[in-house]
Amino acid sequence: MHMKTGVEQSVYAVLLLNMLPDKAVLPGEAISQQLKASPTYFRKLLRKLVSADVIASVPGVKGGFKLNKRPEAITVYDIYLAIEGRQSLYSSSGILGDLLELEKEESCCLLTDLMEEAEVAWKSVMKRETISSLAEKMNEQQFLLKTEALQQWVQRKMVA
Amino acid sequence: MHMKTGVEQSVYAVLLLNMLPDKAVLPGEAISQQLKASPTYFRKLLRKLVSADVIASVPGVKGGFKLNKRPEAITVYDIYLAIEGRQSLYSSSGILGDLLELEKEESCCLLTDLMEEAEVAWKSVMKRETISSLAEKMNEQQFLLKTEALQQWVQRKMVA
DNA sequence: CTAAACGCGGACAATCATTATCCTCGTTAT
DNA sequence: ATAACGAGGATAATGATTGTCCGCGTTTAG
Ligand code: SF4
Ligand code: SF4
Repeated sequence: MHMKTGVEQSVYAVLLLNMLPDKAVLPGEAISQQLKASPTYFRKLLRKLVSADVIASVPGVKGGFKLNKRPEAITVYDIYLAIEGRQSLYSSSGILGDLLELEKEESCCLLTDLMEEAEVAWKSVMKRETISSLAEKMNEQQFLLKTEALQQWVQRKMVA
Repeated sequence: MHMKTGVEQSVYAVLLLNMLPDKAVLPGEAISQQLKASPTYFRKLLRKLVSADVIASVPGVKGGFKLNKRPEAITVYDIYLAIEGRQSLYSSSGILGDLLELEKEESCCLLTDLMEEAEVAWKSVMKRETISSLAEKMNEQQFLLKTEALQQWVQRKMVA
């Protein structure tokens, strides 16, 4: 049981997009290069973020990706959800219903309820942190210098 | 990202063992039959539970498995931990350290801290429910009849 | 003491999810 | 028109999970 690495990559990709000035976009290949990810697979991740309305894409020459919401409105959970989808961590395989030979499945949930509650607790923590709060942390003392270098890289690679 | 089905199976296996009288044991094959799981693989799960000291095994003819703790002392989390192991849901692949070209990895954690907190929240819910609280729920009105049938099955299959 | 019933452990093989590549298409700036 | 980009699907490579097999040690029964 492990979270896809795509979630982490996506978070950092969105953080990069957050450094763009208004109206500018960053080509997908530049992003995957910077993240050292495989370009072809990374496009799939970006498209998932697009479907989830976290980011927007513009096609054509000088196309690329940009945020689709204010950074305060994008939580880590939004990104997780876009990449991992809605299926929950746990899902009953109906063993108990089997054990007890129940006809209808309703109201026989010893574990499902508990696991669902656990999952809600887990997700609620991920909902607390937003792209803008993460960006702030990147601007703290110890990272400031490197973060500025990153921003300059974004300036160079962006278009439009 | 999905939890192993072995966790669910193990929980129900432990619930079965909880129905045993003191000193009695249940052979592994009986358990896997009842759970409709593959016997050979299921033994692996049982052995994980043994290593985690959740259950105990006795070898030899008339051998089998039984609880190793009082049912109030076994949480769903204990079983989860036995099966899934200690590795966390999320683990950084060091992308940010890479992005920012940091030399040492310490104190550069934007996501790790958050994810760890989320995981703690998740696990703490699983720690609330114990085998004995689950067993109580099985004895509630709507399941009572079937649960008694299960107990009789346990009586028949147990040894020693 | 021998054999049979059981758990133990490791070396595989099969299955399934995730990651990665490729190729064709639609869109837009030049 | 063409070149640079994203969209989407088919399909491989990889890796984790699940499942099987076989030989071993231990204990009870005969
Ligand atoms: S108790 Fe809930 S989780 Fe377990 S089998 Fe029944 S419906 Fe599924
Ligand atoms: S910020 Fe934390 S999680 Fe991200 S790369 Fe650095 S150490 Fe790893």
